[in-house]
Amino acid sequence: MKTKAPTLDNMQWPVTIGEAARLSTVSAKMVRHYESLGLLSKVARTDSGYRQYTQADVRSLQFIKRARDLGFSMAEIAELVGLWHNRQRASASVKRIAQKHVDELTQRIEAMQAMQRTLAGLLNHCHGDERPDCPILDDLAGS
Amino acid sequence: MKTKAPTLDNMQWPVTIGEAARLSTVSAKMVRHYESLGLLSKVARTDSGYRQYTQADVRSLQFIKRARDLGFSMAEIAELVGLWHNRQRASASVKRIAQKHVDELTQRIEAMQAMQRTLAGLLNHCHGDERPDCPILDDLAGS
DNA sequence: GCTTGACCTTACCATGATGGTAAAGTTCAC
DNA sequence: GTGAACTTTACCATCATGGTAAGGTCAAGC
Repeated sequence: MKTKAPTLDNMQWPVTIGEAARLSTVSAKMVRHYESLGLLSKVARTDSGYRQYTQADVRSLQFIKRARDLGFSMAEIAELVGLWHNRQRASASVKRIAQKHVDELTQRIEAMQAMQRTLAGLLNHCHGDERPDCPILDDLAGS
Repeated sequence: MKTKAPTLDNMQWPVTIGEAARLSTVSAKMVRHYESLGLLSKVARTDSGYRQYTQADVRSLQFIKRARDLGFSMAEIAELVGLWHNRQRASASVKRIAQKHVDELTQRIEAMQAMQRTLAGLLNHCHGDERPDCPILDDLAGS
């Protein structure tokens, strides 16, 4: 019978930064960074200076991780964390941030797709052999 | 009769960095930066130290600009410039770089589209009113 | 108790492409 | 010769992340 991987519920709290990092799949480096950005309500320390993380801290880290994975900037995440902790929030505030992010994603995607279309056309006309003639370079050079 | 905007062919060469910047739509700052990256064959100077740009230099800047607009990294552009100046190049070398870039674009686009799909679903379920209940925050918090 | 290895601490530097600023020198037209 | 517009170099900042170095701490085994 193998020892099971620890889960949030069967752990001994608080935990060290390494454990918090594992549980949240955020590097310890970034855990400290997020703290310096004020995203974690003040982290406890042992007498010797080691950070001590509670279950709530790890949940915050998971929240941040999920938001990063969805492409939110740290500034946006700071806002989202604030709203998350604010029971008087209006869901409209959250939605506004998310909608703005989606709009930005749309713009970036469209810009990249435009590059891709152009490049696809050029790739299509390039022989890609040992000869020097190359429509790709011709295009970059302004034909 | 208005004075026409100067074109590459009716200019007095060499030109200063400001003029080269205008002609290439690259900022003077970036012109110096590209020089420091070794992308411009060594730039001439006046006695007082002002950089002097030839028509060929401006064409190089336009090449770099176009490549940047297509999303190539500076490292890739350095390679492309090298191939551009190498009459013995194989078009396959150029094509390989461009194809790799297109593949990277594809990956980044797909990653962003995945974020977008997730966010679109969440936005769809969020009332976006004055109430605090919010599926977006619920998702970020791991439900 | 002492050693060893795994962990933690802070402080610094690097990335990539770009922008900004500041302090100083140059050029040119009036 | 004065002033405006330009140029020079040398810094610092962005954004999220990684790396390193030099040191302190902890726990297990001997």
